[in-house]
Amino acid sequence: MKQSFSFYESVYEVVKKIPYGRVSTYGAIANYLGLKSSARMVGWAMNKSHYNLDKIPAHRVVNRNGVLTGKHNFGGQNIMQQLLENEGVIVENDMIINFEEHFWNPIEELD
DNA sequence: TGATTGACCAACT
DNA sequence: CAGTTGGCCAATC
Repeated sequence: MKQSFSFYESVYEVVKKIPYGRVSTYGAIANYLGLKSSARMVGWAMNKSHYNLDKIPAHRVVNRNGVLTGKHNFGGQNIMQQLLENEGVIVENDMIINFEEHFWNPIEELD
């Protein structure tokens, strides 16, 4: 499958390591990979992840405000919110409550 | 093959 | 204070 690691392939690896009930951000992942300004590419990689949604918990990745920016990409409306709430993450108005408590920073956790 | 775009972020005007 | 721009990588048109 993966013979050479690219940026977005590394994104998948990190996203798959997000623990249950935790969430992370595009910027944090990009920063962890050493690309501080490549948060857009993380989102773009997630867009492609719909082919591997079974392995990639894309619903645990939100923007730095804790807002479910990509919820509409889950083929519906509040699918992403339902998935998060199912893991104990409270979501209101497309925004994660106590986002800092659920935030999982790969830089600090994996380092 | 050149140009455009994308689930973002931060700085600048 | 709000709108614009630069930045990064890969894919699509």
